[in-house]
Amino acid sequence: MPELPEVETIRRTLQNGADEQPSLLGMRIVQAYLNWERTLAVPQATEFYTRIAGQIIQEIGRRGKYLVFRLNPDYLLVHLRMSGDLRLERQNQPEQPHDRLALDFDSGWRLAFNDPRKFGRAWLVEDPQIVLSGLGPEPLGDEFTAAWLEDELQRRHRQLKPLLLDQSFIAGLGNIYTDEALHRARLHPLIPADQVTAEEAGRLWESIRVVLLEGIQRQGASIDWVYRGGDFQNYFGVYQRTGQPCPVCGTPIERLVVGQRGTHICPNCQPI
DNA sequence: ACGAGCGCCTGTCGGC
DNA sequence: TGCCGACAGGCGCTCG
Repeated sequence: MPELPEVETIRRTLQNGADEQPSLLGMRIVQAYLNWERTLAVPQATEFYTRIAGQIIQEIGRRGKYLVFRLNPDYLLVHLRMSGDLRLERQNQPEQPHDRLALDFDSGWRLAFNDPRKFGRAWLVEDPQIVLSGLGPEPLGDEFTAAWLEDELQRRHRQLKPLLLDQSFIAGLGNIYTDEALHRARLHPLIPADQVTAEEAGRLWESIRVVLLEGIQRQGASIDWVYRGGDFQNYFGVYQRTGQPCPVCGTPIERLVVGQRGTHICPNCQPI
C-alpha cells in the first residue's frame, strides 16, 4: 500500500498517535525480532539486535516512500514496497502471519513490520543519506516548482509515465498517483517528456501536487486485502476503473501497459 | 539514455 | 471444486 500519501499517513499516525495508540516518540527499544532475514538490508541480524537495543525514537520523518526513524545515534529506515505495513500493538498481542520484523519498547508496545510479499526492507544506518542519496525532489517540497519540472522535462526524452515513476526524478509517486496525475493534467502516459509544452508542464506540476495532497487528506487509498482506513480509492478518476466512465467526459476508461505497469487513461481526455 | 524482461514473493480473482 | 494464468500500490538488475 505504499505511495507517498499512504507512507505519510503512517508517519503521522506513528508520530502523533491515534485513537487507540500512543505516539512512538520517546519510546526506548528494548528488543528487536527478525523473522525473515532479507527484510533487513543492513546490518547483519546479530549486529542489528545489539546495536538497536537501547535506542530511543526521537523523530519520525519521511523521504519519498521511505519512513525515517531518527534514533540515537542511528537511523532506522523502512520501505514498505508492495505489501508492507506497520502495526503498533501491545506486546501481549499474538504474532500475525507475515510479520517479518518487530521492535519491542519499554512502554509495553510493539511495532510490527508485516509484509506478505517480502519485498519490503529496513536499514539501520548511521547516516540516512547512505540510503536516500539517489532520490529526486519531494513533490510537496519547495524544490519541486513548475519551472523546475518544465525544465527537467525538456531535457529528457523518456515516456512521461516511466519518468514520473522513477524515484531519482521525483520521489514518492507510484502507479496510482501517477495515473491520477496524468489524467488530471490531460496528458497521455506515453508522451515523450521533451514534447510537453510549458503550459502542459504547469498542469502536470499542479496535478501531481493536488493528487498527492488529496491522497494525504483522505489518509491514502485502501485496496484489495491491504486495508488501512484511507478512502482515496473512492475518488479515483482512472486507476482500476477500466470500462467505467471518465468522471470528466464519460468516455470509458481504458487499460494499457506502460513500462510493465498496468496503466489507466481516458482516451478522450488524454490523447496521444 | 532508455526500455524491455526478469527476479524477488504471496495472495486473490476470473475463466475454464 | 480445482487448477491455472493474470495480476497486484515497487524496485534493482541485466541486456540490447
